[in-house]
Amino acid sequence: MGEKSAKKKQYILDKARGVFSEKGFKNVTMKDIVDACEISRGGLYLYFSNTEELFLEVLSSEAREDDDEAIDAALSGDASAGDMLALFLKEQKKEILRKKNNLTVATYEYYSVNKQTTKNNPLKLQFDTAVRIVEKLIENGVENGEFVCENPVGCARNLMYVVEGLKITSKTIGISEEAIDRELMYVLEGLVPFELNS
Amino acid sequence: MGEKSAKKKQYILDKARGVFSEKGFKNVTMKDIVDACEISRGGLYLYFSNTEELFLEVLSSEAREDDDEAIDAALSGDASAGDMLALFLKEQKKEILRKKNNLTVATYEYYSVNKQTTKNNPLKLQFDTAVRIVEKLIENGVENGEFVCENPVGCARNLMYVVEGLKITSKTIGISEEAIDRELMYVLEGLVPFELNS
Amino acid sequence: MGEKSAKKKQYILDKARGVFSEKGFKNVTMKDIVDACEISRGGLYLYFSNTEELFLEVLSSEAREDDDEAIDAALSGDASAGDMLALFLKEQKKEILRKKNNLTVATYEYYSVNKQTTKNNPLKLQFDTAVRIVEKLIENGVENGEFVCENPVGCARNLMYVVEGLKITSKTIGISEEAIDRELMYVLEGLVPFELNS
Amino acid sequence: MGEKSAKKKQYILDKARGVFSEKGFKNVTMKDIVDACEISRGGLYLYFSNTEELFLEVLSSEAREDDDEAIDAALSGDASAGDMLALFLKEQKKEILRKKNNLTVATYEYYSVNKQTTKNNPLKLQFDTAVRIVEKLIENGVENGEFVCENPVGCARNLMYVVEGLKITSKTIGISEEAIDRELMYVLEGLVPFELNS
DNA sequence: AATGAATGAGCCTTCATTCAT
DNA sequence: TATGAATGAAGGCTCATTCAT
Repeated sequence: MGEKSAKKKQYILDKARGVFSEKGFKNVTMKDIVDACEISRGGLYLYFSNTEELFLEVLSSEAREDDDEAIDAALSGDASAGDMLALFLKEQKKEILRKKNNLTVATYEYYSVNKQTTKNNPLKLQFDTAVRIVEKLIENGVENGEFVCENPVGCARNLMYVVEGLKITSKTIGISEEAIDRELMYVLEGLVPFELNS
Repeated sequence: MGEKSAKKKQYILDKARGVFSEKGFKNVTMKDIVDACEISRGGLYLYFSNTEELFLEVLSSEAREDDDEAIDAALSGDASAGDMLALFLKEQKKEILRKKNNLTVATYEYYSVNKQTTKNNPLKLQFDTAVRIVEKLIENGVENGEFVCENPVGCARNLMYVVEGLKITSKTIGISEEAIDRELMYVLEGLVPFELNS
Repeated sequence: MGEKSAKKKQYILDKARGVFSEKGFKNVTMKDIVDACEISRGGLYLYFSNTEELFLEVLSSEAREDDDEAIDAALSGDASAGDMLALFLKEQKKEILRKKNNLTVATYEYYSVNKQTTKNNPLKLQFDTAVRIVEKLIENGVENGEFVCENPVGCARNLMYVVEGLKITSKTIGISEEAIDRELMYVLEGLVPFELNS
Repeated sequence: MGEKSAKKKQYILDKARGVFSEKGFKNVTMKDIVDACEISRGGLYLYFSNTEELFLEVLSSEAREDDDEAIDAALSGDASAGDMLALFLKEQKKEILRKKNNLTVATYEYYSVNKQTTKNNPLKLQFDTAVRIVEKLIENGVENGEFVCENPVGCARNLMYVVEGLKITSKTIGISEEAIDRELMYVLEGLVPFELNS
């Protein structure tokens, strides 16, 4: 498979992401993908054998992008810890609200049916990575006096479970931007020294 | 429909709950239900026209029970606010860990594809009910000095989003009982007056 | 599956035999069967899951009939050994020449691809049964002076291999009734005492 | 088509023979051939338009070799008739038992579905050639007193039908080398003068 | 009410064949 | 000549739904 077909494979992955975003995992058929890509049935099978294979490749390309972006945005800057945490949460908010190419539902659906060993579960990796980033930011903030926190890892976990809760709520009940802000703010305020808070 | 067929309908709903619990929503076929109920294909159609109708009835019977249980357990007692909140959280934990007849995944799957108007969304009703209960309990606790909390509704919401996060995590990544305890404890500790906490 | 569906199953087997007879094994699709039976695709799958299952059932019903007929025709009579052998060969000739519902080719094709353990191979059973019948007839003939033969089992085997050769020749090259008679006669003449032969 | 492409065509035919030998006729796809030859899909079509054309060319090249070999081996020697017949039968036995590049099954399969006019049927040509060879050998043997036979052509035909029977048996039921020897011996013994036989 | 055989739409998958390079 | 990506026809199979009994 040369450069050309690598391009086409990427093209299919991009289109497929849109389809999975709209329909979840199990609702998607190879025909849906074929229609979205405007290629022939047989053509699709040259690149992917079934929706699972396709979905997992969509996910892994997605994950790569996410991790990179998140880590870059959160850690490589020279801004203050508070600013960086705010930036991180802004990214999370964007993700929670994202309509297009949002794989949250499909991912939850897939992994709830196809449980992975804890070790290999990419959802776990993503979650743990995020927790570690937040924890680090809080610790930095505590060091330079921006934050007050006795249990940074507990707080980081609390924050990320809230984010998970907001994600699934966004996809099932629906949620407003303001409500997200309010929830994230609630957690942040717990970190800010008392006098500044009032 | 006489009393006899009402009984049979309930029988089907009970069996169907087990199936949706195991397989999610979209993965369930009418044949799965028929097999679980050990009735005929045609027989099932006398009571339900398709899996969606069946699922929604399963859900609404579920919701009724849940609400009743939760409210009874949380509010009708004469225990202290702290004990009642602990009881409420114990119920939530049981729900998060429940293997049998757990409709979490099927429900998320269904409502993420079939978005409801905010008003009629039973998930929203359930969530809001829970928040109100927790809020009430916190307020009671603050009044009698058990808790310290400046923003009871914010804290209640935070708690319930964490619970949502734990639910979905339990179903996709998997989670240990200890991890659930730790998260719920983290929130509770924020409510306990400082001196008692150390 | 009640009596009614047993009838339908038999109906399908009958039609399928015709199809396998015309097209061999691998050339037959479920659609061919469906068309021949004038039933729906789904309907066929209620009875048989694939062409192999269908073919094997056709074969085993076939075999039962054959064995019974052959054994009855060859051994239960009170005619002379010569007459009975002649009868047996007439049956073989009929089989070799049969156009309709002749599974020779399909069977050869199937078993050449799906080799069976020698023990379970129905072709072997059929062949061995035939050899034993012929051997018995020859021995009877020798006893009452109709035949002369020093090696009845060798002669019986020779005869049945010739029959096999004639069967496959009939299906691939084509063969006339006279040619079959000539071959079978050639073997029979070896059994008849010299003086009668001229 | 230059010399170079003639070579490649022969290369494809050789590889294809192996494939038809393993899989029969209908089971072989153009992809099987392409893979065996390690050439491109399009490349194959430059030489052969479909599996049938390819198979027929494989067959005709096969036939040519066979005939030549057989005739050379059987008639051009200066050995005794008995030795030459033994040699011929040894060749037949080798063919019956041959695993690699054995087209028996594919050939039977092809010609049983695609009946040829008797005149052009290469199977018939092969069979008739073999009969004539055996007949000639027997006649020679009778002349010089090695054999006793009143009906050489009948005996030759009987022998070749047995060989056909052994071939198909070998491919469907399976047969041991000893069983083949026994059958061929049975026929040969009928040719040997009585006193020598005992 | 209840049964379960039957239907046919629709998705899955393979493969012969074409065609731009 | 040679390549291999692309196509679409065709067959496999499942499942919601109907209907005669």
